[in-house]
This record gives sequence, structure tokens and C-alpha cells, in this order.
Amino acid sequence: MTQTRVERKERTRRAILDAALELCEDSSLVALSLRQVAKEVGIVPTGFYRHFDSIESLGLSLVDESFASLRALLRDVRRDQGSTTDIVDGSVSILVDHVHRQRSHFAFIARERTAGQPAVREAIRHEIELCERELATDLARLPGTADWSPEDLRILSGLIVSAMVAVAEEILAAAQRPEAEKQIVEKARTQLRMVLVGALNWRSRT
Amino acid sequence: MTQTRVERKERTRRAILDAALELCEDSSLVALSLRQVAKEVGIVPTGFYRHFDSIESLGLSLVDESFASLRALLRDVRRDQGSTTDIVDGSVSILVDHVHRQRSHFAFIARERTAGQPAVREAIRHEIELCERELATDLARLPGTADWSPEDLRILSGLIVSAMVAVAEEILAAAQRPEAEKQIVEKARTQLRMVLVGALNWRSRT
DNA sequence: TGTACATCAGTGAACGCGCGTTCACTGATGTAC
DNA sequence: TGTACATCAGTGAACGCGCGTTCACTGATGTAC
Repeated sequence: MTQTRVERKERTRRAILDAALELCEDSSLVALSLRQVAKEVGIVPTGFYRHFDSIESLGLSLVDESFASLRALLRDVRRDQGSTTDIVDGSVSILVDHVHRQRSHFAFIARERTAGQPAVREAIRHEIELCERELATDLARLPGTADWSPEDLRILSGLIVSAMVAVAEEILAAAQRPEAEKQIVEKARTQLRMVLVGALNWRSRT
Repeated sequence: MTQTRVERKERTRRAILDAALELCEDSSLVALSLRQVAKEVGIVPTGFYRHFDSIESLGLSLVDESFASLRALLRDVRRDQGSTTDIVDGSVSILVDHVHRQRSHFAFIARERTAGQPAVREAIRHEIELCERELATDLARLPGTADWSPEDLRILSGLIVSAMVAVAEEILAAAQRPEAEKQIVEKARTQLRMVLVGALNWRSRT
């Protein structure tokens, strides 16, 4: 029976996180009020304080959650590279799939990355840097990068991340327009191939 | 004498635009109140209505202004290509210079692009698409792109724009940290060179 | 199993505050003659 | 040039509203014995 009360509290916490994600979808967390969230969840405003100190601390929880989604994406891309699929086609498909399935998380990152409170922005910047490092170590295993300097691997990784962040944002903006999305996906694949052609013909200066 | 009153009105209008740019620098336009702006300018809240219908219409004016800055950047980059400077070094230097000198405009675009009201977001998306088209026609004049398809030129242009938007955002985030900025600039140059190496070795499928 | 007590998620009234917007106004600047 | 009138950027009081936060509370769930 101990679980019942704990479980119920957890369910309300989840409802608050979900409501906040949904409500700030077309503006920003800084424009969201505690009372709006409470109303959406169906609790009285003061009930919010049983779960979070402030909207900002709720925001930091959302950053954690959202990057859990993003890391799951990177994990899937990495696993896929062992398979027979074309590496570019496979990676882009996985990206698109994740953006659709975790739409609100990706939209949250895209928005708060530039418009959030400083603490939230910094947390996101740090997480993206970690992703770039991870991708750089993956790139080091590709054929043809054996003689690359670590700096150049990081720089290539940054280029790919920038391009894919832009692609994710375009997919979010193209919601409900499948023909536009198809173009974006094709563009993303070609961009990745262009970058890889550049990489294959690149020689690090030592 | 007719000018005096008109000029004074224009000066107040400018003060409102500047105050709004400055005040929303560390959050977003949607989190900005008409009263804050009026207070900063030194007029009474209701005086705001002599110049704008609402914060949203002020936002649309800021989009226009900010893209005037961005087009000036593109113009400078294009003019520079006729000179003897290395095309990559020159373009990146011009980008960095413009971001510093029109800091608040670039920060405004970066923020509102993802976090603004739908109308503002759409206006920005449209302007960026125009920039991509412009850049694509410039790229068509580079040696080696003669046999490229128009689609591939657009795609390459999009890749470069994504990378440079990311670079501009990093420069904004690295304010007051010159050593960090130096690294970002070096990274941007290497990324552009990688992309150009890719482009030079690319063959459009016809 | 039954009882007496503790915990604590959610309640609801109250507060002072900043918000956008209305309205009638003022007084310096501009215009017509 | 001088006068009488029009314009209109900026004023200031007032409004109703939603905000975050405080506080003492309730009553179902959980625990000790």
C-alpha cells in the first residue's frame, strides 16, 4: 500500500511535466505561468509547489528528460551502423522517426536552446557539446579518418550536428505537410553525403 | 519646422525599438511587456500606442530591421569575393564582424526564429529561405559547380547557411570570452573548407 | 484485526503587484489666413 | 508678421485580470502498536 500514495504523486508530477511541454509548445517556457500549468493538470495553483520550486526548476527537469530522448536517438544511430543499411539513409530515417515520436522534447530543446533562461540555455549547450564529442569518437571509426587530428574530428562532428539540428527544426516546422517533409529528408540525406565526400577527400594538416 | 515634430516622433519610435531589442536580449519577445518597454524609453505606458498596435507588431518591425542587417552582411561577403583575399577567411571574418556590430539584431533572429509568436517565426523562416536562394546563385558562379543541378546548389547553400547560423549563435553565446571566440572562428573556417572540398568532389546525379 | 496517531498531496482564501487597455486631457508644434 | 485654430505625441487616472506566493486547512492514506 505504501506505493499507492507515492505512485499518485508521481502521476501528478508527470502530468505537470507533460502539461508544461504541451503549453509552451508555441511560445516559450519563460512565457508560461504556474497557474496555466496547474489549471491544465487540474490541481489548484498552490499544489504545484508540492512538486517543483518554480517554473525554472521544472524547466531543468524537462532538459534532463529531453536529452534522454536525444541520447536514445544517438544510441539507435550507432546500433544501426553495424547493420547492412546505407549509413546516411539509415541515420536520417532514425532522426526523422525520433523527431516525430518525441516531438515535444525536440521542440523544447530547439526553443529553449536560444530563448530559455540562462541556466536552461547553458544546460542545453553543455548537453549538445557532449553529443558532439560522442559523435566525434564514432566518426574516428569510419574508414578514411585514421590520420585525422582530434580537432578535425570534433570540427566535422560539429558540422554534422549543426546540419542535423537544422534538419530537426525544419521537420518540426513542417508538421502536417508530408510533401514538405519528404523534401527536407531528401535534402538532409544529400547534405550528409556532401559532407562525407568532403571528409573522404580531406587531409588534416599536422 | 514641419520636420521637428515628425523627427521627434521618429526618435521615440527608434527608442522603443532599441529598448525592446535590449530588454528581450536574455529571454524572448513574448516575455516582454509593453510597460517595461515604455518605462525603459521614459514614456508613459499608453504612449506606446502612438507608435505600435501591440508588442507583436513591434516584433514584425524588428524582423524587418534585423534582416536588413543580415542582407548587408551577404552584400559584403559577395563584394569581398571579387578581392584577392581567401574566400573562406574573408567570409568568416565578415560574418564575425557583423555579428559583433549588429549583435542585438542577430540575437533577436536567433531567439525569435524558434521561440517567437507564429507570425514572427514564419516571417523569419521566409527571410532565411530567401538568403539560401541568394547564396545558391552565388555558388553557381564558383569554379566547379557548372554541371551541378539547381537542387544540389540549393542543398549546398542550405548546408552552409545552417553551419553559419550555428556559428553566429556560438559567437553570441561566447560574448566576453575572446579565447573561446577564436576557437569558434577557426572551427567555422575549417568547416567551410571541409564543405568546399566536398563540393569540389561532388557530382550531381542527373 | 482494530484503534489511535502521523504524514502529506491537494485545498481555498487572501495579499499585493504588474499587466494591457479605455478614456478624456494638455500643451507644444504646425498651418491657414 | 500676428492671430486664431488644428493637430497629435505624450499624460495620468482608472478598470478588471491573472500573476506568484503565504498560510492555515482537510481528509485520505499509511504506520505503530
